[in-house]
Amino acid sequence: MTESPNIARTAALIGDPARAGMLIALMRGQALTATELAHEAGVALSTASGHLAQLLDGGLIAVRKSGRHKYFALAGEDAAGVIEALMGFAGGTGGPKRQPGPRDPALRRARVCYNHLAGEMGVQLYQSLLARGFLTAGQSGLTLSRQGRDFAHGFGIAEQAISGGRPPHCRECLDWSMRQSHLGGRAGRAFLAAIEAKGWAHRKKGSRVVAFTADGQRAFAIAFPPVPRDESLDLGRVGA
Amino acid sequence: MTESPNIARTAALIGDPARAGMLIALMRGQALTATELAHEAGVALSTASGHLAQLLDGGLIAVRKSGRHKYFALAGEDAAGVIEALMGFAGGTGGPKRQPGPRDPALRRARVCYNHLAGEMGVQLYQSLLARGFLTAGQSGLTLSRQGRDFAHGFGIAEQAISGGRPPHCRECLDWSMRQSHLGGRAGRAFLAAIEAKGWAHRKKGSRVVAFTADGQRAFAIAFPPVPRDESLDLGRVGA
DNA sequence: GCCATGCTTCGGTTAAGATCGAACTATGAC
DNA sequence: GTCATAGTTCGATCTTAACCGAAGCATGGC
Repeated sequence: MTESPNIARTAALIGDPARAGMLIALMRGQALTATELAHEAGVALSTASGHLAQLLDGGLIAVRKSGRHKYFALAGEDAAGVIEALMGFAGGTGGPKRQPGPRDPALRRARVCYNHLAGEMGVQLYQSLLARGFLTAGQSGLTLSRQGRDFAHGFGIAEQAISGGRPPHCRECLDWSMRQSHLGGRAGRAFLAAIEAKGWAHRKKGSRVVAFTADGQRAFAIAFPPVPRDESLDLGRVGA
Repeated sequence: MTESPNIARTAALIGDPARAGMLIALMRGQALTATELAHEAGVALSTASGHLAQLLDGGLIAVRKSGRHKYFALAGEDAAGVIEALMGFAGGTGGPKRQPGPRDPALRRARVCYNHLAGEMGVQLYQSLLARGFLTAGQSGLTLSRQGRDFAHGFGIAEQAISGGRPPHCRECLDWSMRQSHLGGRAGRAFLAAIEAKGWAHRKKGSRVVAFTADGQRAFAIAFPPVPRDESLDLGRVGA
């Protein structure tokens, strides 16, 4: 009892099936209206309204008014991280029959995690940047190096897209299906946006799947070459 | 509704104040008996017993029988990761008056996260290993490099302590107070154990604080030198 | 064998909150 | 202005589950 954040309150908020459904729907990254979320969660509009007020109060989601519509979205990377962590746990362990990730192969491959790229390709992007020294772990967290910024510019990312706003521009996000990190934060968002802008891939409407074209997949593999498996000694092979 | 792990169930499990209290207590890393946990959560033994059965069923904790005692502990890194993520969110955002981390400075400095070192010193250890190439992000996740293993051996860590058991020996764990990664997994546990064996620090009983001696703190700074702040360009300074 | 201790199960009480429809408010379209 | 649509608030119902004490099983000490 000496130190206890409101973890129970936040968890209880996510613990209702209707609210959990809404949050999962919001993991697609796009803002949704109250009516859409009500439908997504399978409850009446009045019920949904109450839930949304609670989520808002708990700081898990944010709202933006536009005319007579209200668009709800996840509050930020932190909130998305909690959901992703829970999905990682529930997907890997708590599921009905231990399924280590999403059943849909396309979701495993590439999906949206709040606003950045996750799944196998998300992890590959992250590791590729890290291995080439474009991304480094400094004292103040994960940052883009000098070369990393040059690379980003060459990739078609504007300076302000990665430097504006509040500090944590690079974040790691533990991947639900891969159990490894991928790049989140402002930089993660910028890379996904650039990939879409190049026409390599597009988000499928109403789903978290990021669909790559054949050309896009090829170009991605060149821009973010996979890190060779045994560049470093893999301890996993030694033990088991 | 196309894809939804049991996130609501897991969250609801953590969402009860009594169960949350138990889980937080278990973040200290040591296994506790049902009676101790009942006291920790402030409920009757019968109530606690019910809660523990639920947590067990949900896969969040594991149990080990020893005589007429039953020792409960967190189920693993995944479970601990979920709790830490929730504490990070609730501590930073949902708290009564936005306090970015634990109020106790000692907890911010160095604490136990399930079984490894967290807090400022945990992050420093992680980044120091990463900066020197002892820890690398390979295709199969975070691994100790050749040099990293040599370093670990020189630090007094036996080979089997980092190579035995199941694969994920190195894990990142997003730090509650620092919002940065620290080293978890089997390797994280081994480093904390070695630090304790060297007498640099000891865990305070009944708390998550890891208390370093003056000598220990000095030795730690030499073994894991902090990464210079501007080794890489800090984007955080540019924006704000 | 006996008793003490650690934990579980059972029954009954109580409180919290999820749910809905209906009435109400606010905004935009016409 | 009027009407339609998006969202909120209200009141009533109902399910869920947290809680406790007492009784019931185990296990270990003697």
